[in-house]
Amino acid sequence: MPELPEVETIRRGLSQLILGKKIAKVSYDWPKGFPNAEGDVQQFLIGAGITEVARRAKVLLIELDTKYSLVIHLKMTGQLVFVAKNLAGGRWKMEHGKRSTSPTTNYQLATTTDEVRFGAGHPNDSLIGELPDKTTRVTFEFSDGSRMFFNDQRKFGWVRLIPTAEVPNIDFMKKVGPEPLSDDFAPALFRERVRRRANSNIKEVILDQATLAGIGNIYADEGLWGAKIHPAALVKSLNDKQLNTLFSALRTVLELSIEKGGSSDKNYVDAEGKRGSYLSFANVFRREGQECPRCGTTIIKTRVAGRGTHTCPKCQRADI
DNA sequence: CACTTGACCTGTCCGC
DNA sequence: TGCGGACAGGTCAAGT
Repeated sequence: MPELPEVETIRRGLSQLILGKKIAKVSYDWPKGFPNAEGDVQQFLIGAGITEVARRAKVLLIELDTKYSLVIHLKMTGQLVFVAKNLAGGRWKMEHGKRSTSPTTNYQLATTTDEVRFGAGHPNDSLIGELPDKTTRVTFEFSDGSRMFFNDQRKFGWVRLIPTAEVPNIDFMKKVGPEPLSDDFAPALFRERVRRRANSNIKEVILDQATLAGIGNIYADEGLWGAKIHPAALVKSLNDKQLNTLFSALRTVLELSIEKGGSSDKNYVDAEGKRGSYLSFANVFRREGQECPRCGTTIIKTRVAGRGTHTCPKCQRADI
């Protein structure tokens, strides 16, 4: 799913697209993922203005001028896609490589390039999409007619409307660790937090949002490869230098991925429906059978911490 | 406690 | 072409 770089990419996109807009209408029929009381929706969401789009870990925070916040977790397959304008017709249509100006266009994306398409695996895996689709769980309509769709194939995600002052008190926020890209997150603090779990393997520990925020399966594998550490290595077997290198490697891959607009494997698209290109730059993730860019050894895929795990068997020694 | 496993969902892919 | 099982970017809850 969206990990930190994907959520950050969406946050940046939405900041450009929905700031200052006013929510006019919300449609949903998804008690589990959008369990907000009808009364709260009417009172604090309908008519509310968007004042800020923030992020903490993999969670998006859309701040409202009613002192409420939309707290959104996309989990594995969630998407938050903004559609600028509702034109005539019933579909929006993209021509490969050029902006669609067809009068039959219905929903026109704010930016259109040949990358404007849903990812492979999305129900609308083609250059022609239609929103809402069968994965659309919540539709937000703004007062200017633009819309924002919360799509989620697997329904693991959720959207909650809660008082802004209470956001820090929800379970997720209470447990989540420091932001890896924050200036005051020093390597020493990273080492201290990781070492709390001396007997666990390192991949599991960095995937744990309580250790640090925002790392998921892609960037765990990429960071461990960068630091030449085997994912199954026990924390207690790693020295300070290795952990410092890992912290630095994680930061590097997160920053690179944000620059590339995140990783689109199957479902992820940004706020404008565009794929991210990080996976073209990935060193090991989803590259089993290919050569390690560092040493040429064939990359393998195994299971560590219950997750598909990609490693270079030579660079990341398994003698642990 | 800390660690592991299953559950939550829908869809795709792969082998028989 | 059908069917069963494994697997998918995340987190919890319930096991041991």
